[in-house]
Order: sequence, then C-alpha cells, then structure tokens
Amino acid sequence: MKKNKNRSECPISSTLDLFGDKWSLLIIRDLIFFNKNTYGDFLKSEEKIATNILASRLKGLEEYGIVEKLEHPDSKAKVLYTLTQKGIDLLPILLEIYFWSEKYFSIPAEIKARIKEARQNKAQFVKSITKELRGRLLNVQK
Amino acid sequence: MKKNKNRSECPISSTLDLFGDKWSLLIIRDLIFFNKNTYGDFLKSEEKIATNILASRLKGLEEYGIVEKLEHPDSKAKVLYTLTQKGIDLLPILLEIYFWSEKYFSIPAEIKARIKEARQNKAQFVKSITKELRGRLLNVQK
DNA sequence: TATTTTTGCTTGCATTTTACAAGTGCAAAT
DNA sequence: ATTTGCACTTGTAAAATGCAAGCAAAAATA
Repeated sequence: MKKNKNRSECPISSTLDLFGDKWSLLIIRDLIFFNKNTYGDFLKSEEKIATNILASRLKGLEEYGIVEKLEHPDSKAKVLYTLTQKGIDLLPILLEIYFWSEKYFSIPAEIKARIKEARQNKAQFVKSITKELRGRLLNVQK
Repeated sequence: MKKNKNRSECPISSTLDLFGDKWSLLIIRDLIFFNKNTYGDFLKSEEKIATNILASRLKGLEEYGIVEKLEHPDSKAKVLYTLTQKGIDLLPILLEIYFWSEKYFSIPAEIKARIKEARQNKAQFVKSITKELRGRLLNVQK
C-alpha cells in the first residue's frame, strides 16, 4: 500500500510518489488508448498485472483523484473505472513517452501509426481524445 | 538489480521497464535542471536516495544508454556523469510532468517561474537546454 | 612523507513491496 | 437451485528497498 508522504517539494518527485511504479501508468494507458474500464479489462492486458497489485493501484489512483469508480451500466456486478480530468490531463505525458520511444525503440506498426498521427497535430489529437473521454464520462454520470 | 526483459511490446511498458521507479527520473532531473553530475551531487539531493540504490540506478541508466561515465576534469577520484542524447531527449517528458504538476500541485515559486518560462516557448526552451547539455558533454570529451 | 579526508562505491541485514496461487462474497445467468 | 462471472482479499515466498557500516583509491592536509 502506498504512503501519502511526499519526499520533497519537487513536482517531479511528487509525481513519482503518485505513480512512479511499473503499473499505474499502464492502467492509465489502458483507460486512455484502449477503452478499457473494468477490473477484468485491466487484468487481461498483455503485461499480466497481479490481481492484488491491480486492486492496490486502482485504490491509489482513486485516492489521488486520477480515476473514479462508477456504476457500470450493464451490471451491478461490474465496476466502471473512468479517468477524471486530472487523469485525462496525463495524456500529454504519455504522448511524450510515445514520441521518445519511437526514436529509441522498435515499435509495433499499428502503434507507430497512432504516434505519427499524434505527432502531426498534437494539440488536435489531445483535444479529440479528451473530448471522447469526457463524453464517455458524462454519458455515464447523467 | 534490474532485469532486462520487456513485459510487452508496448512502448509505455518498455519505458517503465527502464525507469518506472521512484528514483531514476530524479537523477535525470538533477542532470538536466540542477547541473549535478557526480555521485556525491546526486546523494545530496533533497529526496535522500540510498547509496546502494543510487549505484544501482546509475548502472541501469548507463546500461540503457541514458547516461555516460566520463573522467572528471578536476580529479581522478571523481566520476562525471553526463546525459547522452537519448537522455537529453527525455526533457520533453519531464516538461510535461512539470506542466501537469503545475495544474494539480502547489509548487515552490522558483520552480513555478521556470515552468512558466518553459511553457511560453517550449520548443525554444528544449532547444536551449539541449544545447547547453550537449555543449557540456562535448567540452569534456575533447 | 605520513595521516586524514573525500569520493565512489559495496556489503549485510531488516523492512517493505511484489508476484503468484488460492479463496471469498455478491450478482447474474442457466 | 446451481453454476459461472466479476471484483476483489488473503497468505506466503521472492525480490526490491532502506539503512548503517565498511572499503579502496585519490586528494588534501599536517
């Protein structure tokens, strides 16, 4: 379980205190890019997160105000996880990681295509994804 | 010690495999923004990294080609750590973390000023810091 | 020249975090 | 009424981290 203490006043350090681990950002990636939004969805991801770690990360992200738990429209047995605006605003960070990766890693073609699209008009790309995610959020809350 | 295996083909995941921990990015921050470049410098940072962790992270970052060890011009007892181009290219990621932090954390005034400067002309800011870091690197290597 | 200090680590060990397997309780489907 | 699916929790072994101490080479000091 995570502690809520900051190691310093430095924003980089404080950010790492929140999600400086190997898993949190993958959950956010799944929420933003792969339309995943249930516990089961996240478990199915390629990286095979352990169930207890997933539960712990989701709890942390919720405490930090990055994700929210909502009632799933399909079933009471399901939980719908969504990004808050604070979470959606992490998109530019993810994009820069993609851009850096593209330069230094070899990357699957389909991802490469999306990165290219994002790079060509970053502001527009961010806006359109933000709109989509917010739309989904409002749609469920109403 | 870190293993060299990637959990998946995803660039976000691969990047987290490299420096998805609470310390690596702080070392990179110190190299980029605070002109730190020796083992002792990094130890003195506010967050108080343990000596064995620092050694392990520096080794990892070197293996990944993000930092380089060079002879220190002042003394053979010292080691000069510098960022490679691959490391310098992480600057935009750090900037986006700063931008996000500015929106959601309260931040020391002097850092806030620098963030503002970076935000006003990001491309120029990146270029100027890159030039400075590369200059330092070439200066020592010659 | 001899001694102390600085520098960049390594080592040992206690504590914390993570990984893996199994289990639990509620909801929904059969 | 029973089984299946979903979102977790629990137990335990393995790994990573934190802390204190130690160590060798180089530099500074006496």
